[in-house]
Amino acid sequence: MIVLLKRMFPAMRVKISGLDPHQQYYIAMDIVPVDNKRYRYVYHSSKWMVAGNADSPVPPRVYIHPDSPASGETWMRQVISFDKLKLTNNELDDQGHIILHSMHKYQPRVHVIRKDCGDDLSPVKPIPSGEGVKAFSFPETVFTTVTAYQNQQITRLKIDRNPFAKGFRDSGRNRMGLEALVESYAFWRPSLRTLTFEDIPGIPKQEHYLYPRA
Amino acid sequence: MIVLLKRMFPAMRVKISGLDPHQQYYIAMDIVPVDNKRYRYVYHSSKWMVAGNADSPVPPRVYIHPDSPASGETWMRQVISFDKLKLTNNELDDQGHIILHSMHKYQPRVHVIRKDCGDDLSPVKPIPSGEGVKAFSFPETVFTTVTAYQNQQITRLKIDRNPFAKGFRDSGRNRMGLEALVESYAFWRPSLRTLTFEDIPGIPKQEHYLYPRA
DNA sequence: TCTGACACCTT
DNA sequence: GAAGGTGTCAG
Repeated sequence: MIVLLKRMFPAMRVKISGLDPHQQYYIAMDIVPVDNKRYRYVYHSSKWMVAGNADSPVPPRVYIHPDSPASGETWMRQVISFDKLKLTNNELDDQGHIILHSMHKYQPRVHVIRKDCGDDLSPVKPIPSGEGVKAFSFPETVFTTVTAYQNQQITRLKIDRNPFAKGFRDSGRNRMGLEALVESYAFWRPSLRTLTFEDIPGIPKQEHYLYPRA
Repeated sequence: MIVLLKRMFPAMRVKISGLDPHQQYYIAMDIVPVDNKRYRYVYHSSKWMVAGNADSPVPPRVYIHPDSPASGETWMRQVISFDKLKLTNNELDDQGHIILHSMHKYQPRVHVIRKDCGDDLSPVKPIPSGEGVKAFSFPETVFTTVTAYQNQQITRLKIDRNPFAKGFRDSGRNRMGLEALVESYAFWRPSLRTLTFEDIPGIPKQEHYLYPRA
């Protein structure tokens, strides 16, 4: 049986300073609920709205950065990327992957754990707390989980930026923001021409509603 | 009984020159198939793709501009708007509305018809051809028919521009193009901060796929 | 995919 | 105030 799991894209990437260069550390990530709510995406306003209370909590998991443990010097020299971290909504996952509910909001946290505090670190155990452990989180990295993208701009973003999605890219098409789209709408430029014009490349055709009789 | 039909929005608007000011003319529009294909919208690439052959043709209809007939002078003095033209997918329509298939591509055409050539013009009769009749079409006005919008940018465009959709407008939210969205994505700006930042207003949260085991 | 009741708005 | 043009959303 194939295990299908998604990485986060874009991955969280951090740079650390202030470590003791000669001390050994583990670096880990966990992902915690932002609130107690379930969300739905409201298409017409392009916004996430509360749709009820959160589903019951799932076993918390920890992603241990694969370079762990390493010296402070090593950690500080590199950009630390969490691109191998995988998400699943399978509550029965026994591979130590991070389990989340769909349609909930989450916050990733980065943990820096001095080696002596982290030697029994495990994907399925709580992260230790105490003097040798520090957690960092950035509100701008809050995200909402989905099983299908709700927002086409996000789809485009993933396609444009994720090397694994290269196959879905257009050559220069569909890269337009709203302003360019408005600009391109021929109907707004009243004119009468007897010449025929080429299609403007990359501009989605207008769509018009049809409506049957009531 | 209320008859529900959709207008095209934005409406086609044209300006005409070169008419005989003292001659009377009819102005009309029809909408013809661009090709023999049916389309589907491919979400991941934001593109329309051929999905098979066109449905069988529907009775062609003609929209006669309500100011018709009028003198060349009158027509040339105004912007001629086709905003009252209505579309339906009801093949049994007997109100003379323009009948189209959903998920097909169409091209509107403007016809300028000298009065003596157009006196038996009717929504349900073919447009006469001959020396006193001229047709104009603009490839940039090709459109695809839908019964529900496929592309969120088009929805936003209609909401932003159509006075009748004012009720769906947000005050300043959701007006971002792709560039601003990319700019806002914190994951691309590797950093480690111990401060917490406020949410950037108006920026949709990241979404991440979850994937269950197959 | 398509429909129809709906709230909200313009005309 | 009435008629009618919007996208919405649940089915």
